[in-house]
Amino acid sequence: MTERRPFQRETEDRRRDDLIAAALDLLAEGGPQAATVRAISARAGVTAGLIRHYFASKDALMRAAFGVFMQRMTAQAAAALQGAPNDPAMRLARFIVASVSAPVVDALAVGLWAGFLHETRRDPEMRAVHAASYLGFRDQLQALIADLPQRSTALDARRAAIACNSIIDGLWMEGSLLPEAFAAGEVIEIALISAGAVLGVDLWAAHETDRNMR
Amino acid sequence: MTERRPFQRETEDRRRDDLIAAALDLLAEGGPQAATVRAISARAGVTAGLIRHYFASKDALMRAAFGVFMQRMTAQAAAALQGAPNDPAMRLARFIVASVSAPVVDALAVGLWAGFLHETRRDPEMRAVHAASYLGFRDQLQALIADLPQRSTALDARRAAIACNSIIDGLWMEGSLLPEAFAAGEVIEIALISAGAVLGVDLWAAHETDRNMR
DNA sequence: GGCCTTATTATACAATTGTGTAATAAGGCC
DNA sequence: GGCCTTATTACACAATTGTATAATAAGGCC
Repeated sequence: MTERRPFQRETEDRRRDDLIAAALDLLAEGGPQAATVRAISARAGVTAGLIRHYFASKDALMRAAFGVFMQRMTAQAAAALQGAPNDPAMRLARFIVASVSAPVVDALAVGLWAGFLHETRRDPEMRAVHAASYLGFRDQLQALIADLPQRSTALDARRAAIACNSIIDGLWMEGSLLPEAFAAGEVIEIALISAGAVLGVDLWAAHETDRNMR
Repeated sequence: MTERRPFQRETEDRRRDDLIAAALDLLAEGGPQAATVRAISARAGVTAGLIRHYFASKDALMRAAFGVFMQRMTAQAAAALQGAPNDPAMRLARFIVASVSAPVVDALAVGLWAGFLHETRRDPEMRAVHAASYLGFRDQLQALIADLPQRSTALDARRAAIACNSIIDGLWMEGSLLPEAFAAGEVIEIALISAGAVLGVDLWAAHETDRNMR
């Protein structure tokens, strides 16, 4: 009488990835309320029980998803330095550009970030992952700034890094929340000019030179 | 046999305010999951049913709470301009200082903001309130910048406002998330020096002068 | 001091949540 | 092609959610 739903067996990695992707999608779109086990499994094309077959609990799934999210957020900026020229200003410009470009900045990113915020505060493991990638990002930024041969002395390296990080974070927030309010490339331009002004270095020129060299 | 819990009658305003305050507290601390009708009413010292006596629904309560939150966030910056000197740089400095000071910036503010984000996206009424106060803030900022007699021409007024707003937003985020990472007044100093560098105006000096005049 | 309005509590209810367990069929292996 | 592992579905369950309704007592008014 009850005809069972047909299915295909998939590899463990594939199913985990699908479930994590579905969880991230739903959390980004509708917040924690929307990321229920049933919604996640439906989005992933499976039934609810399967989540507990691949993850010890829903929280474990969310932890895994958070790790993927954090990695996605920082990977782009780190990758931008690979194969970059030696000129410190160009390196910094590349780092900043990567930090305010897609997919770091898009309409769903800030939703995801907000959705994870409170879970991050609750769960010690997630808090550790978050702190590590956040401070890692700021340290990279500070190192790039310290390498600049001549920069404004209005702010020491630490405060300069905080200021640049704020510009990046603020533009990330605005660009993600109101993507339609910015023309193509405008966020990049504002980021480079602003950070350049704070540091007393023409990052926009460095960016242009770098781009023409490629 | 069942002895009813004793209670005192309160004014309508008092109860509404208490319920809104409880809702904001819980949302800030634990996100949407924590702000249940039972938790809110318990925090406010009443029973769950009373919420629906003062608000048409839980959503209506959250809408009211969001209005209070938005007002609290913008009121401080607006109030900073009342009785301010005429010098445009001093006025802008006051505005920025107020925007990165408590209670706008504190550990709970960003939690509240994150907690409201998705509800803001769902509810058209909340979205309207949010857009109005956000754009109102940026317009005020842009007007203050446009009043500056001589400023850097690297960015037009609109982009300069976006850049300054990003600095404020970014510092708000970092200062709220990691309040222990900053010394007293440090956020203010970074904000003024950074925004000043972007605009080519010494906002820090204006701030100091203004402070000594008072 | 008794009455009357209504603020407040108490209780019930259907819907939804995460989780636990049993049934089943998909597909690799021989 | 049949068997066997186990990935997958199906179902059940207690807890929690927002909401609806009825019972009750607080306290102002005469």
